[in-house]
Amino acid sequence: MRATPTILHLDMDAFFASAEQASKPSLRGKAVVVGGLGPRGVVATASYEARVFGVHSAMPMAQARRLAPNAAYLVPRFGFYRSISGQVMTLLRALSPLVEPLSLDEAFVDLEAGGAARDADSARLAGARLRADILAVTGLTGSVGLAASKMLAKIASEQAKPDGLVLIEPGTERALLGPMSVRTLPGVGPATGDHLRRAGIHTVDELAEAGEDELVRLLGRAHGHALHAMAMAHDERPVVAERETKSVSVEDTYDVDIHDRTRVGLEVQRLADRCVRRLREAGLSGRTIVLKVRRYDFSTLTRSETLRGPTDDLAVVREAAARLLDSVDTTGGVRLLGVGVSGLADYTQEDLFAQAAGERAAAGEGAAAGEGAGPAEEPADQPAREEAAPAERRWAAGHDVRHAEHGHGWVQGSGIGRVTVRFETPRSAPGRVRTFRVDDPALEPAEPLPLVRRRPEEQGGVAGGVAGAVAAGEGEGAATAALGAL
DNA sequence: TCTGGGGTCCTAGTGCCC
DNA sequence: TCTGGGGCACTAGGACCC
Repeated sequence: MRATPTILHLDMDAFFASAEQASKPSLRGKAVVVGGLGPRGVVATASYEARVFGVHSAMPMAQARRLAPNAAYLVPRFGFYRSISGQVMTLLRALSPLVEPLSLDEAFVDLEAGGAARDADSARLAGARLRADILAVTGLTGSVGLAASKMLAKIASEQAKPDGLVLIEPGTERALLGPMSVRTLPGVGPATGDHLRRAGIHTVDELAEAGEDELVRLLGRAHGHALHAMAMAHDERPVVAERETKSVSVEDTYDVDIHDRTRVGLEVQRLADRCVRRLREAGLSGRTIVLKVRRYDFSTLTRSETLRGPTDDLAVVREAAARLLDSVDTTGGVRLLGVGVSGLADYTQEDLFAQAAGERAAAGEGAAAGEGAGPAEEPADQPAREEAAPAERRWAAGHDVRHAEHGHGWVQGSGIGRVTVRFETPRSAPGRVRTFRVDDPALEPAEPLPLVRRRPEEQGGVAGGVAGAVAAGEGEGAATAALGAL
């Protein structure tokens, strides 16, 4: 482990919910919950105001509604979040070439590699400046952790939340970690936590005292070894900028269990289509086809088949998925189906089998491409919501709209042939609410507006704007200027 | 109460080849 | 010819992360 706290972990605060609050003035200071709104949805992010009621990520939406009945419940807008994330990642890459994104709202940065920091003081300054830049460019807050390793930087950013910065001084790590719960360490989830608790191990100190051999005996070689090292505050994992994709998969949970075997087969074909589309968009192909089935009782099983060579051929993936389904008993009903491809390569081996299968199914592929299944990233558009009327499905809660007379707004709710819209923009005062018929011709879906006012030359696309200017080196001064005000 | 979606990594069992 | 073991690929399941 290095001797300087120059690894930075950034974690945006309640990212999806904060982005929605920034976008919708009437929600600022209010409880906001973003997640799947169907009967089997779960919470993706809750605003800090909603967390007061006990709502948290991964909680079933029905439970969240009981705890916080007056919160605003919104469908995630991944395209919008991705564009903001792009702006943030651009700021991080201006600090160092070694940026490792973990998700849309989290990343590690090796400040030393970029020459952005050499010691604790310069690291703290770089972290503070980054937080100011993020606020100036996106209007959102992020928390920063600084330490000499990835594990400790992540723990530091967790302590910094919300809207703070924590630096762990080298030499203080063991004393800091010791009294913490084992669940603090990355890789210790509910199952491992329970396992350790049954062995009388609750804190990181107790973990370290248990010794490596005992942990290996309890948890297996890799996990035991890694956990012992972390308990000793040893973490040599480097920040890795480029991560290769290992698998591509799509899955759907259905509002109501599917019992009809024919329907199950059709859904598997649709998932195979979506999976292949994603595979091709990424320029990848793969050898191993995986079918995932979650049954009515939540038991999950996977079946996989490895081909002779990698493929991105729709007919081949469809046929393999169908063969795998043949080996699964679905009596009793299924609540989730998934299709994935792993063993990825960035080329395709056109073997005879693939060609033959392709010829057999050529007609089928044409028909499938015309089905126009919704994008996988938009839960409101998933085929699972088949019973919803098409007109109402257009008006997902939280999505932006434009009305010919009233201007820009967002969908507050819809049902029984009506859609309720609140007319406001990120920089307006909280707006008025109006209700329309779902087929009102004056109402149409709209793109999200930028959260921060942009200069005229930066117009055009949320992702392009300020982030592009920052990438070109011209936005940095404007962004960091806000630092002086903090 | 009732548990999403998209990933990664690890372990254990099995079969095959040398 | 038989047997054993190491190494590897494949398969299935589980834990974890955001």
